[in-house]
Amino acid sequence: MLDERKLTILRAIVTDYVSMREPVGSRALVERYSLDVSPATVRNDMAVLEEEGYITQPHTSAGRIPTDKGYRLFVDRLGQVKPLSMAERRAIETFMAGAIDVDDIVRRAVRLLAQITQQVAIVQYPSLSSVTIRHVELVPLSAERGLLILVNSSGRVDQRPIELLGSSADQVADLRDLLNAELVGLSPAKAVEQLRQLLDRLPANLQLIGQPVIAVLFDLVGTDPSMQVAVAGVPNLTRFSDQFDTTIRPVLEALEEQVVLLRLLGEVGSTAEVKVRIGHENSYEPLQATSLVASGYGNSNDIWANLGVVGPTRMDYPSTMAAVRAVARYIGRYLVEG
Amino acid sequence: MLDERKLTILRAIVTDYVSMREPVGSRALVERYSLDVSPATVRNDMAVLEEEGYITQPHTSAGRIPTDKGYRLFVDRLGQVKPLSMAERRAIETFMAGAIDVDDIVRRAVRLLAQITQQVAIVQYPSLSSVTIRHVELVPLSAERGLLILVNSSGRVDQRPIELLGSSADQVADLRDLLNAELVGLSPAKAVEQLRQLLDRLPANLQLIGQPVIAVLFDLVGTDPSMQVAVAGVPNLTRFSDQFDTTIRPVLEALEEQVVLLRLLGEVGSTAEVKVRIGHENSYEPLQATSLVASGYGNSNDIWANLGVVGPTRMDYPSTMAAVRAVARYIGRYLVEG
DNA sequence: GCTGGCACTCAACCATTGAGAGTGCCAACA
DNA sequence: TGTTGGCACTCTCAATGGTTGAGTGCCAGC
Repeated sequence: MLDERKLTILRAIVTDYVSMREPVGSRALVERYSLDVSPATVRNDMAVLEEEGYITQPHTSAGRIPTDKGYRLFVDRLGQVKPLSMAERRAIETFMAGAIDVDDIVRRAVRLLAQITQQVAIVQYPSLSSVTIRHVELVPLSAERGLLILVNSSGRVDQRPIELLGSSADQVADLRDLLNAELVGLSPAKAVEQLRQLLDRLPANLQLIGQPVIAVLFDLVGTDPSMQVAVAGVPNLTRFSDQFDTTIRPVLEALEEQVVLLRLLGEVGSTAEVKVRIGHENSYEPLQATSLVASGYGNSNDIWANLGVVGPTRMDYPSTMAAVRAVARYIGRYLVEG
Repeated sequence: MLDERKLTILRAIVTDYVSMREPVGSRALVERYSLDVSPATVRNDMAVLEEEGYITQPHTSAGRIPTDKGYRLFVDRLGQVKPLSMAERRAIETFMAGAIDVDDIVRRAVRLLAQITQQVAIVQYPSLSSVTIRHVELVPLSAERGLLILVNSSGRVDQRPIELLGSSADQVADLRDLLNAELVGLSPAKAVEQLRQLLDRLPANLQLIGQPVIAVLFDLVGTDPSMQVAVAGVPNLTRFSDQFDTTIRPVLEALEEQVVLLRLLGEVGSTAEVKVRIGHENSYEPLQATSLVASGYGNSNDIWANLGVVGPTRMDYPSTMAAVRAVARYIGRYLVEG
């Protein structure tokens, strides 16, 4: 159905439209891509491409622009992923170096990705699934209140306020030692199980303080931190479109909804490959004028979480995909190392 | 110079323009505010107000709109702060209740403020100046690496990765006990001093591990967390203006710059009173189409940090000021209590 | 000092027009 | 059969010009 030349034309239309932001006509195409055929021939091919649904005309006397289906074909078969420049690689290295902890890695990565792609970047916090508990600490703040601190093997630290109910320092220390003895080295799932059992065989002198603390711990271990995302590059939405209310507003709103972003990333990412969702392929309606380029990240076998970029369907897919892939790899490496 | 009636007219112009978003003419003014004089009289007064720089005409055949100077007069002398509705008070209480820790309080407050004012809210993280160190913990993650955890009396928890350099578990425990003995109860300033001394009298067996850990601690204690801000309500910028590029873009960009926001808040807030910066009164140029309503928050004597709202100069100052004041009070109270 | 009247200004709206871009189709050609 | 040049056609865009209406400034009279 689509011979080589038609594919070339489609590729040219996508490339040209992405860089010029204007519908592209047959004459311009022949000139800019030296196609060795006449505009009339190109027109015939374009008519076919339009009939097949790969391109469309905004209005009768305008050039063609790619449809979502056209972008899809481009991404699947026509675009080769553009490797990052040396400067970009170096920028990534220097920017990520010196990250303090997991949260810092995520924050840096999201800003970096936004900067490279000049679009809106989203990074999900790493999941705890393949992580183990490293340390539990109880810190009294006053006679009545204190802090429960949980450290896991990825270096993540969580805390929750707890009621001490007037327990002695010895009791607090005993409980801490007990919790460490029981929990350290366990995965979250195992820990939840262990905590349930522990509740039944708490030493008598630790009953009072132990029960509420275990309840808090239960909640903390059972909650997945990968239910959070970081976002950056919102100002880049300017480049998006000129129609503020119909196009940008819904995107802005979606970006403030963690739940939406999580579902989106979850649907698209989750493997270490870079994946693309174009326009209407997104199930979330307000983002159907939008494309999402996403990837899972983590060590090579075990996907920890997802990250991605949101931009107009009219985006430079090869570059964006390269950037997403690069950042996903770097963030994975940094998480393992540091 | 400005008699009672002229002030009334100015107040009416501000009120009307804020709610209607259209230049207001003499006829509309007389009708909507039953001024008991004719439009012609109002016109004379408006001519004076314009001469004095309180109002201006977008173009010859349009009504008047307030200038920054007009808003300033309105805020200083004409607008009485509108008390919050019962529903709003209750919303604040339920929304703030159940906050887990300091960070959570800040996050909730900023979303709340954005929701009430329907504008962009900014909350600075509380300063540590009146806070003391509560606990220091060292958690080994592997033979070589570990985590330094610092808990202070406000319930804030910070962590940093550290090198363990193959120290034994006993050495790590000894160092932890030493650090706790030396630092707990101290203010950040005192702690920095103490750490400097401690470096010189480290027991021989703790030299190797102690020095890098103390360096990290030094950095951690010396860094003020109030150098961070939380932002919410960015989608509300839609309401801002119809000119995206000239008006909204610079604001979006400023909102991603923590440094800018901090300086802004610092300049305006810092007392427990609600203060207003209108349009060009802002020293930061990209925000000169913008007003900032800000206040310090904390316990009554001791200001911990600032919070505020960014919106168009054409904003409902009485309501916004009331909301900022209320949230500042609640957040202060919650920080003290929990 | 206030008011009604009146001439004046200017943005906003609408319809019209011409130019230009780009197409679709067709007949001719290789 | 695929390609090409030619040509009529469509539609957007920008410019033009006339009309309307809101709102003003000024002035003479009360």
